[in-house]
Amino acid sequence: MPELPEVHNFKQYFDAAATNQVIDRVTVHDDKIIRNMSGPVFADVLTGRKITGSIRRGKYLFAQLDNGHDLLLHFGMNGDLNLYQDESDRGRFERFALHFTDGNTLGFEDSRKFARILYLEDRLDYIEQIKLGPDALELEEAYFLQQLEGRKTTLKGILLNQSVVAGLGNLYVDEICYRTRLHPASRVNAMTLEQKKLIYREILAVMQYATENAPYYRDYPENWFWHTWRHEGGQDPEGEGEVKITKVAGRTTYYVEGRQKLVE
DNA sequence: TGTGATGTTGAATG
DNA sequence: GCATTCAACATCAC
Repeated sequence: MPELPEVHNFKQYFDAAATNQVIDRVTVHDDKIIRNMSGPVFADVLTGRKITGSIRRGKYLFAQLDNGHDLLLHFGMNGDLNLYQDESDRGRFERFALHFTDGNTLGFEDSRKFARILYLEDRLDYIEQIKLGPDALELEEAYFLQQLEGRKTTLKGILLNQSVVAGLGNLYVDEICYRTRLHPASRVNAMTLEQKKLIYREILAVMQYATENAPYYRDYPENWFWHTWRHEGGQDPEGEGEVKITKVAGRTTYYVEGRQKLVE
């Protein structure tokens, strides 16, 4: 589920639920998603810590702790947060939970276990290590154009690459391609400078709009891809062609034949 | 019942 | 060493 706008939404939820809360106790039901320590050690290092805030970069959410370390939450395909008081509100797929001293509990749910949870002593070291690119909302044109130099991969492939720009996922990339009128399988090295600049502008426009207006896919405006062309048998809202489903960069891809030009 | 899924990674390949 | 591709991860929903 979560791409940049959805993780932005998780951040709002997390900040309201956890800022200035002190962790009294940690429950770990399944430590498979905790990638750099065992469940008991994870519980131990978090117990007694106060959460001071959070930082989002792309799809990564870093929860800041009062000892200068961070708890990294990456939601994978379908991670979710759930704040509750009553144990009966615990989600079926909760993998671990932070119990705060005020009696509230913040559960991290993840049915498919694709989430990645890490306890980090140095956030910047980690970002460097995984080569995480700049957040899409803070992307600069000159940097973006420079990243595209010498690349031979597809347009979709480059936009999904989190080292180039952080935060775009499968659905929003299709929307960006739709709006640029470029076929997602277009080759980066074959595109004109004007086309690259157009892509840059649409990245920002789509991310800004989605972040400000639509926390969940289902809440998108009626003329957005989610309600129209990005569906089996969907219609191009602008009536320029036929919706096709294919695979690009290994991912299911929707585009409108006749509207989106293949540049190669 | 089989198939595909909104993400990332590490191995394999070029 | 870098760019790129692809299978694997684990489980659920349709």
